[in-house]
Amino acid sequence: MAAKTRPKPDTPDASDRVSRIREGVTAAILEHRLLPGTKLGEDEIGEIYGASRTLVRTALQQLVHEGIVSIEKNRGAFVARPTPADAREVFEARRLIEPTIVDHACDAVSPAWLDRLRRHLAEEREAELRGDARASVRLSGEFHRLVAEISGHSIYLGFLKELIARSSLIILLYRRHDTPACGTDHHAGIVAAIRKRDKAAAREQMLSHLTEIEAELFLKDPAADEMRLADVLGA
Amino acid sequence: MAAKTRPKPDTPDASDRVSRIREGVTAAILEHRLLPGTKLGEDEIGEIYGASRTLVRTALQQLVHEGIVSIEKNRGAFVARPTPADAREVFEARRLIEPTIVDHACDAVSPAWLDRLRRHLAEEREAELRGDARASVRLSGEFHRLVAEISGHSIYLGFLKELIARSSLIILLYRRHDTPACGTDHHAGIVAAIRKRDKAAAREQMLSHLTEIEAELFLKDPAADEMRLADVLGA
DNA sequence: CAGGCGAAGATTGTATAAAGTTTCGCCTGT
DNA sequence: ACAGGCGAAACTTTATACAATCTTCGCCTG
Repeated sequence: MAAKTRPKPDTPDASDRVSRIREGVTAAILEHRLLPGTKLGEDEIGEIYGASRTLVRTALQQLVHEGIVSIEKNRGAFVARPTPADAREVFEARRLIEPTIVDHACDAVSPAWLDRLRRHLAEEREAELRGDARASVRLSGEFHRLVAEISGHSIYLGFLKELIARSSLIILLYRRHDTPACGTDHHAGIVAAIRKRDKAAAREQMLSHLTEIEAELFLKDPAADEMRLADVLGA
Repeated sequence: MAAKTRPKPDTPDASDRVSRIREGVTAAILEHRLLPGTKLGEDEIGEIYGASRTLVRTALQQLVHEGIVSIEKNRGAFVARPTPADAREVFEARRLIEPTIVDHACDAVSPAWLDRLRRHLAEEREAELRGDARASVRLSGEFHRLVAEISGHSIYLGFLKELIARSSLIILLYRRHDTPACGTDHHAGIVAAIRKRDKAAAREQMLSHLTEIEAELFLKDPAADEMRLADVLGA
């Protein structure tokens, strides 16, 4: 009691201004409102959030570390454009990590968490029903993040946050446009396995879920940015 | 040919000033010259590297993301003090990721890489022979990073860099002082397996190596910082 | 008329200064 | 003599100003 050295337990990352910027930009990228290659001017963002360039810069640098923004020296910040090689690495990492995460989630899950999962599935279904693609893609990523939170492993959670953010960009860039909706609802199956605490089933369903998502991608090297432009104009 | 938009491929991260600061501080922490809890004043570091606080701040924020520095609001930056729970998570993650990394390294290894590995082992042996604990601990971490570089997976490499840095702090904090040297040379065995491209053996040796390192730790919760203080003063 | 050179504009990188917060010494009152 | 509070110093945080760099667009030349 002598040392009340740290009156506030922590400022996790939600209340300060730089986090507001970071989360705002992240949400915009994850919802596919900001497309890969988009210029993220410091003044521009600063004016939107009423912050000086110092804070914007801090936020952008954090996003660089998360892999969804790239900074080119003396040219500025841009929404990242993952290559097909990046995409393969990201999904391989997810196939390695996420089965382990659901495994732990089966151990750590509580009634409160199960309720949270149930509500999340309802949100996802509702977004899909009303055809809100932006909400759908955001919620789809948040589901995986939620499972990682349940697992209670902060390291895995941190890694997965990064992987999910990159996945969102990858799906936007490389998804085959002929695939129906978002496939059947694998998330519900995963939740069912977690509820039953059936680790083997949970791992298996998570793995097949990820495999199926990756199978819907067309990972052919576009050689470079110019290549893409040629494609678009040629069509 | 029309658009020579990007003349320079990239500025990886080695030449600019902020990277010099980051790598300098990282090396100091990894070599156990900076102990957990040490205050990292901005002016102090800035003067050492002849840089202004702006650059120091950027470097420190990157180190926060790597998990070896923690910033407390309005109090400054400190060398991180991983908890036993952190330690368990870090090593669990390493046991999950590193076997996969060596697996890929067996595929991607080339004569040039093998030579690099051989030279590294020689360096490690030499440091151990002359009793240079600081070089030993640094090289030990660098070995794992080298294997990840060989694997060619940039995502795994990024994750592992973070895990290795944290591991260094963890070993410093929680290692049992009664353990002999650094154990027998597991690294040589791993290299031998890579050379033979024997994936199963490589995975197995890496896993047992990590398990053994963790087994040398004493991960008892000190409850909090105050608790540690009480222990120290009570002794 | 095509192509390249050059200056103006805009944007980022860096440093410095102002503002707010914490910490620690010191002083006062009991 | 000691507890409690006031105040100054040091530090971090944020904002602003300056310097360097790149992009763009006009103009000149071949």
